[in-house]
Amino acid sequence: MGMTRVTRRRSRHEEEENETGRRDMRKQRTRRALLDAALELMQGEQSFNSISLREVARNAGVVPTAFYRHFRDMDELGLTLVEEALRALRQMMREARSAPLPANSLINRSVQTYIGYVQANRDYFQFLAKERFGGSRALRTAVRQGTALFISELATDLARFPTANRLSTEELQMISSLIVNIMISTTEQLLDLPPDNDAEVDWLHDQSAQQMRLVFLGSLQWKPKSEREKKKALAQG
Amino acid sequence: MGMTRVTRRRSRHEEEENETGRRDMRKQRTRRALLDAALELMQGEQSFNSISLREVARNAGVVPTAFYRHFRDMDELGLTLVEEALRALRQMMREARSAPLPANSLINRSVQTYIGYVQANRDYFQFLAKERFGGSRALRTAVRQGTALFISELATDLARFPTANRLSTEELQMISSLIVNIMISTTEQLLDLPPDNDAEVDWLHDQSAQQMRLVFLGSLQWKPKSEREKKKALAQG
DNA sequence: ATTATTTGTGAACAGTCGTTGACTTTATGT
DNA sequence: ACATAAAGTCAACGACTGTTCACAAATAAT
Repeated sequence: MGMTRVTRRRSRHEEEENETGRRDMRKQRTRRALLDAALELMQGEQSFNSISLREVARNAGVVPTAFYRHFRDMDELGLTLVEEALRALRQMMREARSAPLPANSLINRSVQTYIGYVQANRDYFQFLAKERFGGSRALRTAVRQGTALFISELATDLARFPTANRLSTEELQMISSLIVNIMISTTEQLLDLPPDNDAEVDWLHDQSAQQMRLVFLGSLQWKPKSEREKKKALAQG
Repeated sequence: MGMTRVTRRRSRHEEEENETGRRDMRKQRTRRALLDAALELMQGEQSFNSISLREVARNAGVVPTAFYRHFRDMDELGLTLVEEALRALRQMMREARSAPLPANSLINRSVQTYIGYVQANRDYFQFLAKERFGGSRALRTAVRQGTALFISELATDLARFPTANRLSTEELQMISSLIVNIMISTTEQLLDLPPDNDAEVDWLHDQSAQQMRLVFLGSLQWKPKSEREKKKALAQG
């Protein structure tokens, strides 16, 4: 049966504490090297499906055939990268959520945090941005599912605001996807900037913060579907 | 000097009216075939810089070397495609603008028109969407300049509304880019749908129309920078 | 200590790629 | 009618690609 063998490590005695499987260590090391190599190659003009398996192996300091010890093919490596990137993003969200809400300048703080995070993980976001439309169907749907989940989480966060009580789930989703749109657009513009162009980065910050404020104002004025129907029923009755 | 030769067509007599240069005709025909071949190849999984010159030539029913009679390299062909796509889009805008404004259901009509247009020019938009981030620097900036111009035109259109008088040019640009964001996102979701999935297309229509309405509501409530400063000055004085 | 398993190497394959140069064919300019 | 220039064909090159197989080295299991 093709199952993974159950390795009963550290058998005889429970001594030899720090024996961290020198085999696995080495494996994880070159695996990471391959992933990083792919990310690095995509920082320039290349997109994921225009870089070659051999290129990745070469860039990782390994012979092409060694690649197959870690990934079935390039697509599998790509999926791994998507997974890593989205997991990191979700973690950032979780941390940001647990922070106390300054309520007033909440938007500014959030935008600030997010921009900083994107700049700190430029390569991952570069990859996500490119594969959001460029890549194979598998990668594309993986990215989309990730952002969809992102939108949903944002929606449940927004639902915690007292003002949001009037709004239905669908309306909250609609607003969340609008906000995520702003974030995506900001990200793309940010990635097209030299990383140290502070003036432009600040402008980008203001722009997206303003846009979010505008969305906020709009949702305060929004006439929920339920109310509209109530009104209509009233007019008819 | 490597200049293009000035061809003095139809020299001797001004007769021979319909002599539409059988040479040029043929040339334009295969040129178009090459462009269409590239577009068609990109309908699937491939992105522009993952399709080969030979593939394009083959798909156009022509030998690889014939390619060079029309384009210096693939990048030049790509730039031509961007140009064509943006020109078509701008023309649509011009037509939409000349139409009378129903004022009330303006947003619904506009979204409807745009979605129809995207579906009618699926291949061009597929290309634009992919190259917006995937492609070479040259293509990318070409696409971005196009959308920037698009935003500006939309801003001047919005400025014609009576409500827009309170807003500065920068604020109008900010709002316009927000709207264009919605359109871009809608486009991308639309392209990821089978072209005949009417139910999903309708949902997409509603979603983006709602988002635009929300932006509209928001901009009505927007406190322009000028007013905010006035208020502040008042408080201080 | 001796097996077995795993990680990485090396050579080789059949294809595809972009680009070259010398050619045929065909319409144009005089 | 004849020379010219243009559009497309053909063969060939050196380079790079993904994948294969057999093999070396290192580690784990017994």
